[in-house]
Amino acid sequence: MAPNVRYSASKENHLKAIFHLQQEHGIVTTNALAAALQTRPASVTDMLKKLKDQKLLIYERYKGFKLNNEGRKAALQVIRKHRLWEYFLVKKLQFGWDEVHEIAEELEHIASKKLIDRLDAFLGFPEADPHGDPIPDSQGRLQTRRQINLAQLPLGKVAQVSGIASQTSEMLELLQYNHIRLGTRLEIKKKFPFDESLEVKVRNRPPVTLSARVAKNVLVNDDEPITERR
Amino acid sequence: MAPNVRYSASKENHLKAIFHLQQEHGIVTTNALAAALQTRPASVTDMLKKLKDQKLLIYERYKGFKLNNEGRKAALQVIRKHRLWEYFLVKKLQFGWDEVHEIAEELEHIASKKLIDRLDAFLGFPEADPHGDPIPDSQGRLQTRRQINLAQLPLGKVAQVSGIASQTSEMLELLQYNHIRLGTRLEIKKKFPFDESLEVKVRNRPPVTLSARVAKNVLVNDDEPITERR
DNA sequence: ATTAAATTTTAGACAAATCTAAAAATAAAA
DNA sequence: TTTTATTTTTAGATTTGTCTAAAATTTAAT
Ligand SMILES: [Mn+2]
Ligand SMILES: [Mn+2]
Ligand SMILES: [Mn+2]
Ligand SMILES: [Mn+2]
Repeated sequence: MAPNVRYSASKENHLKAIFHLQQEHGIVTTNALAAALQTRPASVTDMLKKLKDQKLLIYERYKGFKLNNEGRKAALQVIRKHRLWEYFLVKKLQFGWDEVHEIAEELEHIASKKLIDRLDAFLGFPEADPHGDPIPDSQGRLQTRRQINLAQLPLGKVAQVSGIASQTSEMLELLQYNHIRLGTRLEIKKKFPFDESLEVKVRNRPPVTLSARVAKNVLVNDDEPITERR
Repeated sequence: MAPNVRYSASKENHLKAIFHLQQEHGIVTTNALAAALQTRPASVTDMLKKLKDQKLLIYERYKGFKLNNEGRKAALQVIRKHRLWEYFLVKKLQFGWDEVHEIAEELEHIASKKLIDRLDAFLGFPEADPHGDPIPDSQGRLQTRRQINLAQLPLGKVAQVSGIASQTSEMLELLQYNHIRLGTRLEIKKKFPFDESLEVKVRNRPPVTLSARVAKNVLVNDDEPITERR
């Protein structure tokens, strides 16, 4: 069995952020990564060299970069840990889904593979974290699912929230305030072309208005509603 | 509310080790601490200066050192975290009591106080970790020890020998023969009502049978051991 | 009381991760 | 195609934690 390969917390944070960024754009830039990690471009460059030396990254200077297979595998393990811990915090320790991210940001760096596999079993092998993001399995396989954002949802069609793209605590707080969470069924009542804002209706609630910015970050699946586990 | 005061993992490890060492001897020496932490005396001296500057330590060079009130408080929080995580690993994730230490050594450095208090509640406010060591409460209070004899010890509970009531040489020889001495951790595997004899297990040894007569003379403290292990 | 041994501290070095300021390369505008 | 702006990298520092080797101090032995 492969022993626990260890990367520093900082390296793991970089790998994870690169993974996420390259999901959106295929290639990642120094500035984008620096912004994502709240650090400086120069620091990113420093780290890129190290990751390249460790053969986790495809990188040529001035040309952008992306993870290679090793790097992707490592990133997925970190993501797995992060999401399992988030699930644990919400489902077992009664944290709100908007307050678990910071803590998981630390817990994700605990190395033991055995620990995380046991935790997975203890939690009943959940498929998604409290924000609706899928949890990679023990081999790092990630389930993909089709999701569209709220802005793309046609008027009058009921859909169920299946994920939140930008998980800043500010964003989560706003949704919380409007009673929108994972599994919430909602419907677009009106679209305002002026600023692309939406009036959204949640069952048993007065309608609320969401900005285009927010709408783009709320992911829904209109065909197969996710089974909300509790 | 006091925000989470953060100390580096290395500082926490030092504080904890100093706490344990000064339980045994009142004052701690550089070499002893270096040995406990598997590091070098020079490194210890470096850290002592920092801990002193942060007012966690009473220290004058060449004179030994010990924690002050702040330092003791910090150490107890780390010990609390360590032991609660160990309990979690054994009771919830089915780890063996002999394989949790390393992992807890990492988990103990996760900062969030809220996390640890929630974990505590989730676990049902356990009083002792899987090795029989008492778990400090949220305010850092450690339970005071109480001594009972082996015959009174509940089945399956790990305890540490803290005294021998009748110290005849015959008695001591018998205990010696069975590898039981001060500080030995043991657990009762079975009680035979017929003659009130006990089957006792010491780590890394085959089980041994003790008569009721012997058991009554072996004193253990199931909460606060003399020589605290992590 | 000297001398020898052990302990502890200092001096100086190194690795990891970060930063600022300046230089180099690339991209965009004129 | 020059010029200008933006992005990225380098050069050089800084902080934290660690180390080795040597010096200082304390303790133990003769
Ligand atoms: Mn993290
Ligand atoms: Mn999440
Ligand atoms: Mn530790
Ligand atoms: Mn323990």
